[in-house]
Amino acid sequence: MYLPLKNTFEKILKITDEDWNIFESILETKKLKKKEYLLKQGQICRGIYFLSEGTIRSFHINNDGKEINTAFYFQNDFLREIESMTNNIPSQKNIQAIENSTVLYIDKAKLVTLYKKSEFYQKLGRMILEKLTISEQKYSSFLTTYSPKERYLYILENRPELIERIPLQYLASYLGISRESLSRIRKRI
Amino acid sequence: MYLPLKNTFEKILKITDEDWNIFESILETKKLKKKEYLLKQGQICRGIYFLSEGTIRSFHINNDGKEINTAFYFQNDFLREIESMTNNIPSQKNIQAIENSTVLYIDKAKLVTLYKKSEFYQKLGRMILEKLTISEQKYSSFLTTYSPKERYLYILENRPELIERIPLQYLASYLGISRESLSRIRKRI
DNA sequence: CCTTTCCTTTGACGAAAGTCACAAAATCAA
DNA sequence: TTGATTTTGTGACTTTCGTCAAAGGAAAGG
Repeated sequence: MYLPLKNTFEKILKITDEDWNIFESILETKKLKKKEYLLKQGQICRGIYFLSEGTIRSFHINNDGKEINTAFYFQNDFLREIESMTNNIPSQKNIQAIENSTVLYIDKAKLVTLYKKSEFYQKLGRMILEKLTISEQKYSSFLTTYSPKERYLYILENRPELIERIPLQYLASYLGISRESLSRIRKRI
Repeated sequence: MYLPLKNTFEKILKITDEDWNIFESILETKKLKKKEYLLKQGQICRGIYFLSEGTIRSFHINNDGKEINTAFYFQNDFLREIESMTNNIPSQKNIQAIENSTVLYIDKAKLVTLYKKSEFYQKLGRMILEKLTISEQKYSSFLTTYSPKERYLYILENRPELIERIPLQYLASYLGISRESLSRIRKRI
């Protein structure tokens, strides 16, 4: 069971059957309907999540009341709601299903136990965080390095699934521009 | 010796004398003159660095040949050159001293030994990465959430040391705008 | 099938950004 | 101190962006 998650782990770090069995035994499943929230602003994130199926977005509201989308998740992605869980503080972000989705999750308390049980998880956790840090750095560099038009072209070239599967009104704020500007950029090219 | 680094560790995770002594014994020191490079684009980052004294910046060159600054480091900061070191690939970034600086560093090979020697380092590494991921997320949200003017005001309010100690031409690209625009924003307010 | 809702596009307009060229100010080094 | 270099500010101009309002299209639900 949960083979996609096991495969995702294997790509990062070889896992023994024993370690996997411990892990699997504490995994829980949650199903989300389209537009349903996994987490709302102000709530404390209770664990780490793996998107088993579907599409999910993460967003917050700016001073003008507009939604700013910060991440889109697809099948086999780890959700990156680190701050709320790690520091046990209310989340600034909303996590919402764009399509009907299924997530696997590990409760925070159980994760702590896991970290104590085997060095494997400590190491895996570190390695996953290395990947997250790298991808977050790439995203911020992307925002400062390219112009709005170049950002769109970059996504078109490198992450076409965003354009195919994410509503453009969501994608716009992820690119750091308005909905209307994105529409005009698309028209120009 | 190296007390600031020990204090920085202590703030994250309690460290035993034994663990600290092991760590201290493999620490190395490097002094940089103003404008000297710690790492140049194309080189592979050989370890993790802690800025003991001075000011350092990280930047890369965009398609137009312009410098894009991605990070500024002050006393007691960890340098975030994760990708090159972790994946053993040439760095996209240049790391350069803005002022005469002193860095402490741990060679990558020795770090691996350290990870094996004590669970402490594995855990510390993970916790440092958690902090890095969170701060990178905040930076990219900052870029997409605020307008150029708001970004400048935010920095003025929350990170005044950047404005006091970093040349504005460097700060501009960090804020995702041109040097001239930053100058005009400053004039307007 | 039709209606409603949601998403995307467009027009008009003003504000702000980028660019190039150059001037002024500050800093550095001889 | 003084000349050279670096950094910051301005002017003129073009391009693009954001905003508000409204119109088309597409998708969803009864």
